[in-house]
Amino acid sequence: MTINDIARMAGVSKGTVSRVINNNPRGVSEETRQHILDIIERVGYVPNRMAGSITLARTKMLGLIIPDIQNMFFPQMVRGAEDCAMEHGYTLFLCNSDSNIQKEQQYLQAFIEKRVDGILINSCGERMEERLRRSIQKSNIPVVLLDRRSKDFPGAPGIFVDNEEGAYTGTCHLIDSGCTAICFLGGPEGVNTTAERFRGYRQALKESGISFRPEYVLYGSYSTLSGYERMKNILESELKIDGVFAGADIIAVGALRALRERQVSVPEEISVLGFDNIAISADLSPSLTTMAQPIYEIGYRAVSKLLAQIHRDPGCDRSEWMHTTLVLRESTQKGRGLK
Amino acid sequence: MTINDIARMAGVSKGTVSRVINNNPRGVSEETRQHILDIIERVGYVPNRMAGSITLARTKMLGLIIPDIQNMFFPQMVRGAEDCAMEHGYTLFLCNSDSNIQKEQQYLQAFIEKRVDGILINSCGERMEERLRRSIQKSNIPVVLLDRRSKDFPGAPGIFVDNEEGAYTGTCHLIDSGCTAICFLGGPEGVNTTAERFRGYRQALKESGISFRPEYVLYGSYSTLSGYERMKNILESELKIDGVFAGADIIAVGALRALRERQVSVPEEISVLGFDNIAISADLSPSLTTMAQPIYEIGYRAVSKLLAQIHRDPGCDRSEWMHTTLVLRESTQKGRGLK
DNA sequence: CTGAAAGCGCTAACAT
DNA sequence: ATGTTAGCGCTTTCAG
Repeated sequence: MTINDIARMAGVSKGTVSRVINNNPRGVSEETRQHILDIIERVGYVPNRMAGSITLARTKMLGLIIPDIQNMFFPQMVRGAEDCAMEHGYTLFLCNSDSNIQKEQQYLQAFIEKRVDGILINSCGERMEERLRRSIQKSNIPVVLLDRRSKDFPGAPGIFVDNEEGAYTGTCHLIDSGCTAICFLGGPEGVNTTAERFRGYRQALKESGISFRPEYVLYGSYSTLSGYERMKNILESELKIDGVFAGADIIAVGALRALRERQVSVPEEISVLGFDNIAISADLSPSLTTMAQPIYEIGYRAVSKLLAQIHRDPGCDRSEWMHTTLVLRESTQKGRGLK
Repeated sequence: MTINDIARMAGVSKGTVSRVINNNPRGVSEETRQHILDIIERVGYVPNRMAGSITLARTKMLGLIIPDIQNMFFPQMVRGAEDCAMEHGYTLFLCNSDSNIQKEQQYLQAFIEKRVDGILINSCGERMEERLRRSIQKSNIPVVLLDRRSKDFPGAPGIFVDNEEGAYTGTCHLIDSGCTAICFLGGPEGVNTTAERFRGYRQALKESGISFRPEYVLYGSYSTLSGYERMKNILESELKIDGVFAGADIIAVGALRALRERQVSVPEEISVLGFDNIAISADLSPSLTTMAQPIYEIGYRAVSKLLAQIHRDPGCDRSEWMHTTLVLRESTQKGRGLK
């Protein structure tokens, strides 16, 4: 069933049908319009937009790559992206790279082959092949970064969060509540968010006159398992700590589990601070004090920015930084340090 | 940059370039092949697969609709689907309907317009417009159901779980551990999984000679909030219960929170059983006893089945039922009833 | 092994 | 207001 069939059945030319399908401003008489619409309805015709997009040179598709769909942080971001895309008549191609550069590249290649109108990427952090990078560049498809920087797209604008500030605020909170031996349970070392949060952590220690101890700093991945294992390592070591700065809520989830298994009470013996404020954090026991990111909004604004790039709106290549806020819950004790 | 440009640069016809791009069995001499490949590499040409797919009448795209990307159950299912799709060179169009029939329909429409080769759907449960239903039918795009039945696609095969059996096993476990007043915190009433789990629950009660009490049965949605609110309702009522059958782990998460706020100890005073075994369940405190579903595999096999449908393999329209297994953790006490 | 040409479904001038 | 026509980028016969 094609546009030709409809044209034939309606006794008009396919140009007219095309105008109807696309609500073309250059009107069609109300009479023929209805006539054509009726036929379309009756036979269940659906235009092949892919055919149209080859002429139009736009597909109304956006590609989005995230590293881990199972990390609750990302689905929430996706929701924001999705909502914005749908509001503007775009469909999102959501792909999960599994923090694997190979998959990330495969998806990027697929995006170009499918001629998406724009790409959003939360990169796994590893460098991609020069060949692909060039292809993307040549393809002229705008790219917007979400939440993470990328060495492969140094010029691309993005929506970021002020991680250093957030980590600083969070660490100060731990210190305020009496912690003096705070370990840093970070995500992957190669990702900028980890490094930025580390800087904020270190800065807070410095300003409070707490000496920095490298053995308190552990990297891993943004996963519950990583948090669990690193926390266990610490508990099994000689280190005596009284606070944990987790680089992400899911890391904190793992840490809390390890602490529970060791029967360490939180926050009485050890305070735990997360980062992200994912949905589950309020439901944990103890509920998690954390630095909340505007997760949904990051996704929403990223698509906004991407659409701006597509339309070459002014200011479309400026990055935006969003802010975090401290959410107090049970896993830390405000003011314990004052007693 | 098109196939014509490459042909011109290589001094061959575009037919030859096309053969190279697609690894066409009807060979091209190794010499020209390399020559063309070199040029492609050098100029960073990426073929426009959308143009090709209009001739081929296949896009190598699969559409997948899930109701809630923020319910950890689904991302895990998506992972399975994605892996299978990628292994076979297909890309997944993942869409989140937000349990909203309007969005679901919009996405389905988009799937047809984009001429995906197949559709996977975990429907929100509400009926869709007849018009759309007919279009899908006429489009001849194969449909496979995941986890949930759909009234709109009664004939479509699917990958399902034996929910009744699972709920029966789970409820028996609660009874075994001494519960006699077990409430049922279900998902949405309109979804078949809820109804099936209810049947298993009721059957277990019956066989144990525990009289069924309709006031113990509450429906809601598959969400933490729903579990929280329903549980609170029960706790604020006169009802004295000692067990909770939650229709999903995320419902159990909400229930556990409500219980904690009321200082009800789990499992000592009330046992809680979940359904799904999502990743977080093991990390909760108390960790959640639950009926594990082979979530990843549901997604994987659904895509397998869809590809089988696309290729018209034998047996491709038979549904498959998978089984659940009881995972014992801290939120219930095995054998408490024996003391 | 390679080229030429027809056509996939649709859009967009340009006519009428 | 509507029809006609020339592509869009690619695949696929069919010749040579």
